Amino acid sequence: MLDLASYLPYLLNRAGSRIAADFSRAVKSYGITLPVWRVLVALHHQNGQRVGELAELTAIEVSTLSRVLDLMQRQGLVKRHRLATDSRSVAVHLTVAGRSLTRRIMPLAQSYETAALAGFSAAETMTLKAMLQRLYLNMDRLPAARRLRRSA
Amino acid sequence: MLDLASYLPYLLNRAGSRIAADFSRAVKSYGITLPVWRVLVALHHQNGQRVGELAELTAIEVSTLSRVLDLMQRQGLVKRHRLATDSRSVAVHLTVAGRSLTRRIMPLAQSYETAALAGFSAAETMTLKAMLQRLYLNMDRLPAARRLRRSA
DNA sequence: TATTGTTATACTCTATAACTATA
DNA sequence: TATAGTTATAGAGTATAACAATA
Repeated sequence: MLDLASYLPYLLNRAGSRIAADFSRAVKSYGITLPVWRVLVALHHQNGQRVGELAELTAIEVSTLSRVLDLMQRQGLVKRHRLATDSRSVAVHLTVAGRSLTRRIMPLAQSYETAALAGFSAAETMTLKAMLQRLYLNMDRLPAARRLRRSA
Repeated sequence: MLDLASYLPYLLNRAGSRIAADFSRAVKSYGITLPVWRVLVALHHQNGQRVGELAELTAIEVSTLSRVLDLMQRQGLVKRHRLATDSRSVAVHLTVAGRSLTRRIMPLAQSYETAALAGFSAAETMTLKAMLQRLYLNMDRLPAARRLRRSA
């Protein structure tokens, strides 16, 4: 019938929004919001990404992201440059301050991951992460799946 | 250092928000939003829950939920009654129309779960769901964990 | 014509706090 | 005094579409 206690989207949303809400409160003391943190981590992972790539990686809407980047630029965390090879595209780079802030917050982020995974063996942790990856990739097979501008 | 590709909150958010965004678009054709759907499922699971319990179960803020319920009431999906035993509390019940709509949407919801879990064995599916449950419960151990009104 | 990003709009969600009414 | 829910407000986020610049 659809049992809530074993309904995947419910379990996923509940765990995800719980971690997000708690961590969001935590990063506030660093003067940033959760979306800003997501952009910082994404850029730390790979600097100089284009806005569209960043939107994909952070799961933030492009139009929202554009204004998040405005804010981050005002805060001196990132810089934007149009690409020489295709000047429609804009590459986003961490500033020194942005990289430094990201590194300062990382231990906190790690501690949240560790707390969330309390009682998980290394093997279980790997299994869980691999499964979340598979879930995400499966979503592309959905008939209703429609990336924002690509096939709309 | 914190590798994005294996950072749990990232993987969780990415999978969760992807399913949520896709399903949100899908339920729109039934005239409802994702939060409304979450309330419907939660009430179908257990009818007559109090507003606070619903907020917990749906991961929707109490103040947001209050207005979502206003909308649902106008749409004729739910009814609210103060409890006889404690008239501070409000119990929320599905109407016949609410229950009927929920049942009509359920096959679609199931199909999303099935698509997300494509390639997962029954055992893997059970493992994943159990792990998401453990994750959620672990969050209560966080030092920063603070349920909204309880210990703030 | 299609694509990338920005901007505009209206709506929704969140966070906080004030408020009402109960307990 | 504390609790349950509603209401108010400001600040973010989302969805859509229009727009400018470029390809």
